[in-house]
Amino acid sequence: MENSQVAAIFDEIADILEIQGENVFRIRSYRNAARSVGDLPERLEDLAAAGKDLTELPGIGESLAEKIHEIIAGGTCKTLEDLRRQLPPHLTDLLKVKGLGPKRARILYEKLRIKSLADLKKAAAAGKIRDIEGMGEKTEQNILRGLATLESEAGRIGVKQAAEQAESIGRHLRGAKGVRRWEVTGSFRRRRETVGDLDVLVEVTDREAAAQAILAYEPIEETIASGGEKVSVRLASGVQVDFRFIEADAWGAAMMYFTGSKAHNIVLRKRAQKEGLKLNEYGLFRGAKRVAGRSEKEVFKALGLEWIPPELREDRGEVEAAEKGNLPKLIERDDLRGDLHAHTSLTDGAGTLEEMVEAARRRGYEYLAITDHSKAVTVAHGLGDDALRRHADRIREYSAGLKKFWVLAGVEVDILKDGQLDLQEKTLAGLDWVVASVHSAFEQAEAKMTDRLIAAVRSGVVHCLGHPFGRLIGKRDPIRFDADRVFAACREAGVYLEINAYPDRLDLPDVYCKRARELGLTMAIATDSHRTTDLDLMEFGVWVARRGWLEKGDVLNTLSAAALRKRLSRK
DNA sequence: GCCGTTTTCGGCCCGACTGTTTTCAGTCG
Repeated sequence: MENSQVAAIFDEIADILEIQGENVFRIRSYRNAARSVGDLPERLEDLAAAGKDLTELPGIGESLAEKIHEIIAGGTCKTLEDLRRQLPPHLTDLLKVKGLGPKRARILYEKLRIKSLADLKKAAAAGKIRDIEGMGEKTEQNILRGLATLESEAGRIGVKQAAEQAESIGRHLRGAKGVRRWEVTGSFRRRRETVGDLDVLVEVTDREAAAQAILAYEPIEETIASGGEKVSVRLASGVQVDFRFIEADAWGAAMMYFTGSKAHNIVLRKRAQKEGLKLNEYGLFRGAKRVAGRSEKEVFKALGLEWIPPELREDRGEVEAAEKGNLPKLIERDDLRGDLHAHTSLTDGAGTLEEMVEAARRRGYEYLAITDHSKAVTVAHGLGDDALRRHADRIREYSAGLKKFWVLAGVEVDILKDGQLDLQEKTLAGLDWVVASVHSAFEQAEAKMTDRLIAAVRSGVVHCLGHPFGRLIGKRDPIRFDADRVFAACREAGVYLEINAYPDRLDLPDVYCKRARELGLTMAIATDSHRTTDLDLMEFGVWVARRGWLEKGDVLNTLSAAALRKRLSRK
């Protein structure tokens, strides 16, 4: 039983309670619990087995702790089963349609017997929804649009696409008439691994001109809303962008409000409330008087807090840390001195050894690890022992001829089903940098997978665990293992954990970075480059590391080449 | 259903926009 499954159960309970019009605070409790559980790096099942008191988790009280135990034991809980019997099984799907909430879902069920997305589509297409009191033709159209969006899965986009989109919008706004400054906020500013939409704050000198300039942005396909405060559009790519007009006096408060996260904002507002203040997107107020708002720093300070980097604003302890002055000094892109995972055209890369190294040097690095695949990855033309030894010799020879640059002769060796490595120990022992990764049998049971990873970690020849969870965001689920046990084994064996910067992977995920740091591990941020341009993906790995509270000292490849050489030779 | 320097009861974050209404409910972030 995964934490995400427990979270899904709590969310489903909340969905049903909402449709039933239950107490909003009870519903909120289930939502909070779902989030709390979903963010947890330790597995609930393990905590329960160890006899830990689950009510110590945020948002979990007696009742929910009991339900967690029930879910772990039986895969479900009575509350959910009872609720499910009271409504058609797929009615909660209706809530996924943008613009459709619990109240209308209930009305649609009661008046039109709509029980599923399919029913909804049929009714909307037949023009039946407009006849319901409180709804009209536009509501019907919105529902049809919402259904189309849902079907096209134009939901969340990856961090790379979001970054490109943000960049393009920035180019458009630069020098636009009526626009003084702008900033992309929302989950993109927090560097979340996927982004639902883009929130752009715009300070204007001329609102009318600014709105006109915005609407002239070429990729806009549809204008969703256009009021005095904001312009909402959908781009041809399916991405929704909200432009919000902000006054200079409220800029900082608006930045905080729209950057979120929602949970983080709630913590701040509660804190303000306790001080007799009110915090909203216009500022921090005592009565009608604005006491702060121009800059984020000013607002945080008025709340008795250090400025909190956006990446940390997830209600994961950052407000408490800011209060005590304990915030981490987060790692930055420029702290990195080299890349520790790259392939060449000898296996499945597109660049030669020389091209990859040259590209790394151009990026100001001091070293690059060449880590081609081992033979088990046949589709990548993985190397056997002899071929790898020859490759390593060639890399070393090439490296020796370079001034002020070190090419580490490495490998990305496969961790086979049973935890054995795909190459001989003596081959691996002779390399500078050994990344061990899982590329097969992703579906293994948790206990087996845990043993498999620990065996690799304890092999004595592995430096780093590559893309530890093996996930492909939106395509392949993470493998299941007991992270705390594997991390403990890594710590014991002096094995590093990779933060794979490839946008589809971003693996280690943020909450596990944070957990690994707490357990005293060191991470290596690496791009898994398959072509020279992939080296630029490093930025995305840094974003994950920052979301995981990592400092410069928590990341191996912030070391200089000389220091890295020394560190690795100590193994 | 959770939670506590207003602590075991009585609170629980805040505002904008849309579409449908003649003053507001529903939804979203």
